[in-house]
Amino acid sequence: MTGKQFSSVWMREPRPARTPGRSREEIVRAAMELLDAEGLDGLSMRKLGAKLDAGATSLYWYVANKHELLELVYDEIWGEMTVPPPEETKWWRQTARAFALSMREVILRHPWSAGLIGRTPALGPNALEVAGRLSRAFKGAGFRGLEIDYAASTLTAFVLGTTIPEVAYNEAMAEDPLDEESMRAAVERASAGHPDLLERLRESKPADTTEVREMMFAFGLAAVLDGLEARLTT
Amino acid sequence: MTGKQFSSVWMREPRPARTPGRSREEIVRAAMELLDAEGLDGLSMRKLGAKLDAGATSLYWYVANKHELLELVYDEIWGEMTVPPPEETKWWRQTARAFALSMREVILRHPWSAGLIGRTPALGPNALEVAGRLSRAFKGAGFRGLEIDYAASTLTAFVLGTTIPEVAYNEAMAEDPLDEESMRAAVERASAGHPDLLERLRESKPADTTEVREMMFAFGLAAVLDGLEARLTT
DNA sequence: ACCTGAACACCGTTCAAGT
DNA sequence: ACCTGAACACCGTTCAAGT
Repeated sequence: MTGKQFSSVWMREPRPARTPGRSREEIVRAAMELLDAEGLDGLSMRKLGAKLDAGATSLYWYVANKHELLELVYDEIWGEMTVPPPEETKWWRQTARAFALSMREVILRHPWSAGLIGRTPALGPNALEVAGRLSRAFKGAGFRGLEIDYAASTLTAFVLGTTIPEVAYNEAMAEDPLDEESMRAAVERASAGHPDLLERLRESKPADTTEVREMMFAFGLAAVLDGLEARLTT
Repeated sequence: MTGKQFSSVWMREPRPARTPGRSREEIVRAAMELLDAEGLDGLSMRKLGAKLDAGATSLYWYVANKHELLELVYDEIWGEMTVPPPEETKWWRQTARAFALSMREVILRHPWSAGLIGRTPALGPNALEVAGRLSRAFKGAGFRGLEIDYAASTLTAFVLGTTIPEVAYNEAMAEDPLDEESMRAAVERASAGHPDLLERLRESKPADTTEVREMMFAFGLAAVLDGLEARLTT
């Protein structure tokens, strides 16, 4: 809408790391700590400055703006995901599965990443490394041309689309297990006119939400992999 | 982390709509206009107040806080999605497909919804209506018990996970087609060390990104539906 | 080369006060 | 019952000035 130019940290030459003062790595590390502790809304340039014993605006020497900082921490997330190299796995499904589990695990471990992933262009070195490995895995599986990308995107889309709501649910619960009961009651009340929904609500006891989510992930993942495999033989 | 209580508009009795002054509907409508025009960041209580010729803080009489307002507009999004009733379709795949296309279309039409969907508990009447219809569709397909939910969730996860990055890409481009070329160049430069990625980059010409995305969606959707169908026969 | 503080233009939200 | 304005505690970012 606004005629803003597209820009990204990855398109600018980084400032040569002379390292007398602060460094980008140090800043990114501190930012991740803040994010893990206080979430996406808890990260402000001022707080981050304070954490580094720096003036509120010193960071602007290392980073053009907050968005760039987020691009940097975002790439760290991709760095924590594992895509086993093809030699280590027997077939592509194993690689794909391992990646999917790892991606979900990383997002759940850094819930703030759910607000970044998919919303920030993934052009950092770690993100590209993952994309490259995934690409090779699906090529090895037998996909050709653009379908290599389609297959990889389908897999990550599933993980993303499953995990974001999981994080949202966790945050809504805000670590207050007492509340689960009250929310449940509210959902049940809201579902009053929907017998199909109520029926299922009653099947899962409050305690097993974690388990239910794991089953749902396994179910969906198997479906996605089956579906991709089907595309391979036709 | 903070011991916040879970709360939602849908759990509070709405204020009786006496309608001398403003009404919730009016506010929600204005909020959506603002959102469509200026995006998620463009919506502020002050701006919305101004748009309604009201003091900046008048809205707090109708809505507990901004989050509640967002829950309200969020449910409107679900209201725009269509799930054809089973009588109208020949089999469940047709229903599922129609819903998936509709969901994607709605999100692309209201890009700001990408920042809400999956991140806000979907407990509004429209969201529940969609969930109920989807539930019936997958039940009709032959799924049983919790698998009805798993199947529906897998489908929406795919749509969500595919569409969020699409929106992100659109926003990054910010309507400036000139930039597409420059971004492409940057991506290519960044991908220098990844021959597999470069190979594919060159296959798709700048102009066809829309088309490529549509193909990718069709590909992934077919895979997901095949995968779900496979779960049905075993 | 690096860091600072003041300043600007914003936020969401509370609350006493008005009609 | 509804609306207001002032006030509070925040934001991101710019920029002239310091060392």
